[in-house]
Formats: sequence, C-alpha cells, structure tokens
Amino acid sequence: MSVAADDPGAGAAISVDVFDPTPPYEQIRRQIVALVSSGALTPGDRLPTVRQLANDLGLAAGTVARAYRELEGAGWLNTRRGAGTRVGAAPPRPAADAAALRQLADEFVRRARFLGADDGTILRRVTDALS
Amino acid sequence: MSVAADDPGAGAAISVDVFDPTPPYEQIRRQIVALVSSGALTPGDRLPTVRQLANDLGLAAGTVARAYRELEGAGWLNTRRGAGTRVGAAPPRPAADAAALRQLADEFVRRARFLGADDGTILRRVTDALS
DNA sequence: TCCAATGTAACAAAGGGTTGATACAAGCAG
DNA sequence: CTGCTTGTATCAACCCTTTGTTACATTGGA
Repeated sequence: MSVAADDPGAGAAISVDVFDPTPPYEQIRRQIVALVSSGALTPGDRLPTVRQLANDLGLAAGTVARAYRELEGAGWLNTRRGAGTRVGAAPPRPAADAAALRQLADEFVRRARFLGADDGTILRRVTDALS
Repeated sequence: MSVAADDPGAGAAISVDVFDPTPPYEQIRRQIVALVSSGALTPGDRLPTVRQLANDLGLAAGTVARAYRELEGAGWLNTRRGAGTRVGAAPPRPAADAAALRQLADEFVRRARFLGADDGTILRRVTDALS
C-alpha cells in the first residue's frame, strides 16, 4: 500500500511505501532522481513545497526537506528559501540517455521481481507494453 | 563500495552496499528473492550459513538470520537447525500481481520511449537487466 | 513597506536496526 | 553416544531516522 502525492505542476507523482524498510527520505530521493533521469521532470520544473509533499505523504516536513537537501547537494535540484525548489539546470547526467535507460531497466526489473514475477513473465509484459 | 560474498555452492554472490540506507537484512532479502526468481538459485540449492555470510559481509550473524527468517516465512527458503538453509521446493512465484506488473511495464515503456529509445533497445536493456 | 510562502535549523522523544556476546535447540556424522 | 555444525533466542548498548514543534532566514508579491 502506498500514499500518492499528485503534483499537477510537474505532472509527476511521488509515493512512499510504508512497508519498505528503506527510509522515506531515501525513497523520495530515489524517485526524484528517476523522474529527472527519465525526463518526467525537466530543468526548471517546480517541485511541491516540503510542507505540501510532507502533508500528502503523511510525513514530517523535515523528512521531505532532507530528501531535497541531499538532492540539492548532488546537483539535482536548486532550492532557495522563499522561492521553492526546482529541477537544476544541469542535472548530473554525463552519459545521459544510455545510463538513464539502463538505470530505468534495472529498477523496473527489480520491482517486477519484487512482485514475484519470473523472467519469462517480465519479458512478456514488456513485449505487450511495447505493442 | 560493496563487500562481496562469493558462494561457490550456489554459484551466486550477495553483497551489501554500506552507503545504501536500506537495512542490510533487507538488501540481503531482496537479492536472494532476485536470485531465486531469476533462476540463479534453484530449489534445493544450499545457501551460506548465517555465520559464514555474516562474516563475509562484515555483519552480525543475527542480521543475516533475520533475512533468512523472513524469507523462510514467505516460502522462499527452507531452514532447519543444524542442517542449514536451502531454496524452497516451491518458491512463491504465482504471487505475480498481474495488474500491478502490467502497470509497471507500461510505465517503464513510457519512460524509456521518453528517453528516445526504440523498441529493440528497450527489450535489449530489459534482457541485460534480467541477467 | 508589509506579509505570506518557503526552506532551514534546533530540540527532545520515540521507534527501529545493528552489534557483539552468550546461550540454547536441533540436525548430522563419527 | 559424542561432538560439531547450524539456526534461533535473548540482552544491553549504540546509532540512525522520524516525529512534532517552534523559531528563524530568505524570497517575492500585494
């Protein structure tokens, strides 16, 4: 079960799986990296405020703030007090597309296996989705 | 950086990323699920002893024991005191939630295409990720 | 200028995970 | 039977994360 946070401005959704032992701030961090890497969020796009996202996800503001802070430090986001948080102008993407696609595929396979799917089923579903 | 634990008996390798905030027991649990799901470990294959794996990974025995215990409870492993731990005869594969998997595949394909990847590339990346 | 919005910082309290040690229980081989 | 191996249980101590709360600094618009 997960709580979804619709983000009309960026057209993206971030969620936190309460059954995942991974700390919420880390789940958020990874999802934003994936969203930026995949192009779902582009430079200049504004992210939800820490209070807004925290409220949507049922978390404390400080928890979301930590995710934003770490992403800021890594160059993914630009945050300014009073002005909000936006996707950085030059996200850390050296070998952009190839690396992003590989990361995307790895993440997909990991999640699919987490659902209990075997390799054959995973490939079949991807083939279906391609058509 | 990660510490690797070679497992000659099963021909598999399990590692723990000390920079990943995800608890070690959870990292181990997921990797074993992946190894069994992918067929790298087959029913009857013996896993390292809790002390052996803990020593290789630099963890406490109880930490590895917890991963084994959770996997046992979920039906992935069979563990008997004094006899060791082996892959269960009937790992929980049909648990594949068809709807969730389809949604996951659709989302993955959507993002991959957003990156500009063609169908062949997408399939190749998934195949790579499966191995 | 004034004020609301936003990110940041600090704090104590609570909960969970890990460690390291020890002890115990159950299987297996001699 | 005896001894070794293996998984399990317990314990206290420590560290990390989260929570609420409050306060503060900065930004931008009325």
